[in-house]
Amino acid sequence: MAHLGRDFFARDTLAVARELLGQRLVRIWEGERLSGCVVEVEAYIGEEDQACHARCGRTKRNATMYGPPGHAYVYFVYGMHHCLNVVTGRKGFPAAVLIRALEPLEGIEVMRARRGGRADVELTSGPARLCQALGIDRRFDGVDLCVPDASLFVEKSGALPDVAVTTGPRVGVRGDEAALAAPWRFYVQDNGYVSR
DNA sequence: GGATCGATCGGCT
DNA sequence: GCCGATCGATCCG
Repeated sequence: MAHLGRDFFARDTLAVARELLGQRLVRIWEGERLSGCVVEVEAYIGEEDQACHARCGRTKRNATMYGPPGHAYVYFVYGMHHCLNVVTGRKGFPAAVLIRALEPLEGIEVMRARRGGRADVELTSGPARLCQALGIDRRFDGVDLCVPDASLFVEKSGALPDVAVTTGPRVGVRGDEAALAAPWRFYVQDNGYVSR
């Protein structure tokens, strides 16, 4: 299956978020494929979105969100965790989709080792967990996912029907009423790897 | 230069 | 369910 290209990410952020569900996130780690099916995402859209890192404008930390689509935006938080986003929309407008959970598919032994032997259901069922399992840290911030030799990319898989997808408010965010209410979390219904 | 705090996780009650 | 870990970016002075 082919890598998803720039055109996929250079679209409306909510459409990208919805359609990322069911696709395969692949990390090439020391020549081995580590991968999982995307089962949970959240959209963060623009400076008006009070839950978005770009709510106070452009800074050194969030600069990648303002760059071209199809790049990874990886940030460090709580002194120990990394989270992976994919930049969406047009260059210059800050928007991204946070990858919150995967269902592991390939390289599970490596993931178990990286996650300290935790239960399989805890390998990638959270934004920081999946970064640890796949070996993703801030060195990936700004990396292009749409080049042929990328060590991190999204592989096209089958589309999920709407009946398999649930939406709801985003997890763990602060902000105004609109930000707290926006149903910009998308996840695969009844999938055991969805966080929480 | 110093204080604050976060798109989380895991351990403990 | 609650709380501490842990650190760099950001903001204020």
